[in-house]
Amino acid sequence: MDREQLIDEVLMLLPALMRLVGKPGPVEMGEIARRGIPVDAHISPGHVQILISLSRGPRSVGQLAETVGVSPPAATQLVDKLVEHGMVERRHDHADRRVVLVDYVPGMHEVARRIMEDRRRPIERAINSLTDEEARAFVKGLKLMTEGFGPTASES
Amino acid sequence: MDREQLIDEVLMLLPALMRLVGKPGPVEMGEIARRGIPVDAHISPGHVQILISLSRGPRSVGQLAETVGVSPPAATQLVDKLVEHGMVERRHDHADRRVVLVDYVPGMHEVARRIMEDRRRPIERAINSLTDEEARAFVKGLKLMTEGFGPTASES
DNA sequence: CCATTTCTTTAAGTTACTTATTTAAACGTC
DNA sequence: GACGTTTAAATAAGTAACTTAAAGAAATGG
Repeated sequence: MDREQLIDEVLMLLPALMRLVGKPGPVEMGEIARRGIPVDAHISPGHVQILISLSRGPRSVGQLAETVGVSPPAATQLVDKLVEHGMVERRHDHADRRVVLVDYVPGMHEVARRIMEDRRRPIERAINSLTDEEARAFVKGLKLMTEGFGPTASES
Repeated sequence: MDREQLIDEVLMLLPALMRLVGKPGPVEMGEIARRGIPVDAHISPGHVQILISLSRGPRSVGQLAETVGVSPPAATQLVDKLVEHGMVERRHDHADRRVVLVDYVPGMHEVARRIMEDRRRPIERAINSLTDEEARAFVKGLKLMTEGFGPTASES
């Protein structure tokens, strides 16, 4: 059965994808250096998620945690690193001082955009190698699979 | 452009998939316990890769490292854990005593098969929700993307 | 015999999370 | 207003899954 083979292929492919997806490429490292961010800065997929969320406006740490799908301390850590790299800053919400709002440091939008572009490139290439139908099926399958690994997917 | 949206969707989806893909479901934990493997055993996607490779016969640690795509010490660790859980064992190759061959502990094939089945389930469900065309496109896209994140994919 | 290479493991370190706990702020009830 | 409870973020402590460097043993070739 062809499907059996496809399933086995995905099973072997997933860990490999996971290992590769977090590594920056040389183009990206060069770009980061040119923009004055420390050369050893590591922008992980989790960081990219944060940057994307913030491109829509300031967010509290709790909101970021929820959007990204991690615990609040994990969100704190992700933000810590971006603050360290001078890309984002924290400030308190006047309306409720418990809340920490995270926003881009002025002038860093463009840097973040470049970083996001670089991280998109392999995805872009993959999708641009597919027909419209194929691309939609690819993303559909990816969504279905992600949902399938999620907590609501278990059956008794 | 529809493709832009698809690309952005994948960019946000990947970290979420990565976080979810390593977590065992409750069915799997129950099965593991029933088979006499410690209840806290965590069988990661990397372990699954090892189990799949070994289902084709004994392998040296170096071969496993290569097949799975990790460093030799990482393969050592993966094997360590499976040995700990009583699923595989090490023995030296008579022809070259430097080489450590890894093989299933007698009677553990079936346990491993069950574990692999459980790990396959979300993938199976996703693929079975797609038409034949869609399923092929999904795996094609996944492969292309994985290659795109790999070391040979960078361009000057 | 000896220098070099190969194979695996150990050692040391990093990253990306998690849960538990702490601190400060806000809320609701009396 | 006082006080108990809840909320938000950060800190503390720990785990898993890697990496590179180095060590130890075995094999190879001159």
